[in-house]
Amino acid sequence: MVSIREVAQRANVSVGTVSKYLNTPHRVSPVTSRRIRKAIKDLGYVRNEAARQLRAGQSKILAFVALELSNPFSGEVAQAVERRAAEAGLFMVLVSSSGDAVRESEYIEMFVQQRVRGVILASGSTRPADLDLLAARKIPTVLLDAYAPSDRFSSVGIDDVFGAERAVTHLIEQGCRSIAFVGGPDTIRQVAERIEGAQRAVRDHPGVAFRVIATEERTVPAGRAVGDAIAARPQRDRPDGIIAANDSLAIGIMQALTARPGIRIPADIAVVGYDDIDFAASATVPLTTVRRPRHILGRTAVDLVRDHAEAADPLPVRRIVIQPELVVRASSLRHGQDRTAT
Amino acid sequence: MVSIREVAQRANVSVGTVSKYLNTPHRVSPVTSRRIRKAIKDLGYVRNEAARQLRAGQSKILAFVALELSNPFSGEVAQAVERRAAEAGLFMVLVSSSGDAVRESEYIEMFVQQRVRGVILASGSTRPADLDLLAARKIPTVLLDAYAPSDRFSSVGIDDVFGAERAVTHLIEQGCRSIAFVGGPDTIRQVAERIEGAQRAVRDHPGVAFRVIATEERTVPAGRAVGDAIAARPQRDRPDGIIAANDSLAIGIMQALTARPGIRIPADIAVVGYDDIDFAASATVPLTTVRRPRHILGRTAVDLVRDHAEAADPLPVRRIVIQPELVVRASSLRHGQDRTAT
DNA sequence: CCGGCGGAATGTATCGTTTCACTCTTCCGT
DNA sequence: ACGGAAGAGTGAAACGATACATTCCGCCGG
Repeated sequence: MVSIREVAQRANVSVGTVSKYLNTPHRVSPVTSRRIRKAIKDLGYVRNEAARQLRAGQSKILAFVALELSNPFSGEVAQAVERRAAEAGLFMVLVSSSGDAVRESEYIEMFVQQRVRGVILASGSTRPADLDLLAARKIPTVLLDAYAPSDRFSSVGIDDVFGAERAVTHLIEQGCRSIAFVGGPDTIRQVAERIEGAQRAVRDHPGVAFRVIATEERTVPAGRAVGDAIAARPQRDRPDGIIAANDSLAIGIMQALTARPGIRIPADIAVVGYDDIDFAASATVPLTTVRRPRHILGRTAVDLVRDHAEAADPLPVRRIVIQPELVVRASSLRHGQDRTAT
Repeated sequence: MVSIREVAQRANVSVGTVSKYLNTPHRVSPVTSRRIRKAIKDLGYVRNEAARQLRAGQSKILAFVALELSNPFSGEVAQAVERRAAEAGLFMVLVSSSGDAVRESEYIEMFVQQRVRGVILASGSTRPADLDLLAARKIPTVLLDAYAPSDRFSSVGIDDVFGAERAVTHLIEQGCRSIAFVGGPDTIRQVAERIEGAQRAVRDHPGVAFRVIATEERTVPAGRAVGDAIAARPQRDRPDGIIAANDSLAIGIMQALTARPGIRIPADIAVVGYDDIDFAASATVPLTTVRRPRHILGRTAVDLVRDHAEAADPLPVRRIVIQPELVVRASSLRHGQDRTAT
């Protein structure tokens, strides 16, 4: 493996000069530069990042811990994070915990070992011990979208309690009297907050029943399973309004329900999703959903990390909350009024 | 920052012993182990991966270059890669090129600098210079799903020419006489192969017209735009069979088309997608599509990288090709026969 | 009582960069 | 002509962990 030493030798300069050329080229004379450039090319030299990092004490990696890659929403947030990170000369490293707290711990341990520049947590169920570790090592960390307010870490999130409350209020206004929330596990903050919002809306309207149908995953197939289970019940036992923890679930539920001849959406059961992924508008029945601005979320998180990383003294914790927007489509619209967007 | 030296000091042993404890604990006496463990805990010591790597010469990172994170298919392949990598004690680092070759070059340069254990390329448009670099440095590299056969790198892929040919043949059998392929850019191998397959099917059936409708992206909104454009044409100018480069596009197209009163799917226009993502079955009209086994793809790629990385001598290049499967659903089914799955 | 054995611990060179204090030129203004 | 500044290059000291040759020590068999 060819090192800077050999480059120096071949270019007839000292190691220090090659390093200077690599880092501050304008401080090296043109003649020497040319020689060094040639030597690098001839030898096929590539800088060893480990050594550089060892010296520098920190890396150029920005770690992003996502909940699930299969959900397009996560994917788009990740894409936004990556773009913004690249603009800042950082490299995003993406991992997904898939709800496995042990794996997530391992990843975080690894990030600490790598001395990453910052961490964005979007998994919603990080262990307290891991948070302690990040705080103790003073690694700039931002909670994205899925965390309870913290006085240790800055965060950017969506007011999901409000979003779910708004969505369920809408269902009730459409005439639903028996609401079901589908999703889980409620150890995931995103899920817990949405349940809470739904409950609030129900509490404000006496005479409306509410239940939670728990799932392990939040995918289309999981939604299908729930839909089938609901369809299998006697009619009086079915909810007439469903709010799902995300769009994937909602789409699966709708698919299973519409496959049954006796059930119409929204006439018999109205459905509301969460996220407004691209597929929501093109589902079996166009899906009413709570839109969350994914790009803003990602960009803001990166900016927060950078602010903390670049500050000389510890910055005060910042908390950014974005209000979501209800997008009404056919899956919940019984009377035809009140349309907000398509 | 606390280093191994301070741990040694506090535990009253030499640095060598601490290192031994860290790497081969069973070779350290229980008493000493206990002292070291305590010192590590008291000081909050975390191993510095950069230093370890500098010494070891290689990292535990497996790099995965994806095309686009917003597509659920990519997300699920990535998830499979991550799982398999974790089983092998490796950490997946995921980046997406978003079709930007310059960015991709930067990423690959970074991976080489990091001395990653291996690289999986799934972007479909890697520059030859980057491939040369990977080959020159002997970094175990596997081409995933989107590359022409190479005699330098092992690959695992799907026979997309066959898949597209099969899909278009199916459209023709359903009575389509004017086929359009929607997708692009054809610099992406995946796209180019599917166009080729479609053309083959058409060539075998005289009297069938074929055209390519190019797009920049392969997303739902891009599909909607194409759908609107097609709907805006006079009827005789519209294709009666569409094959899209992936499901996202197809779903967008269908959404735009079904919004027009004069167009029915599949009666007026039959549509076939590619990938069989979860959303395909729950689209406006359930989508006929070419299923690609995403988990096998991801797992196999990791295994190939490992084989190459662990081999003492350079391993011969291996090429694994998986046949895709046509899944027929309502979006293309005009006569009711020939259903394969739901 | 001694030689030898083996497990445990030690000390140090090494990996490839960057940084920084330093030397050596050159050139400018007075 | 001289002092001084600026520019270019040097060389060695880190950074933190690991590998390896070496030392230490207790014990056993002869």
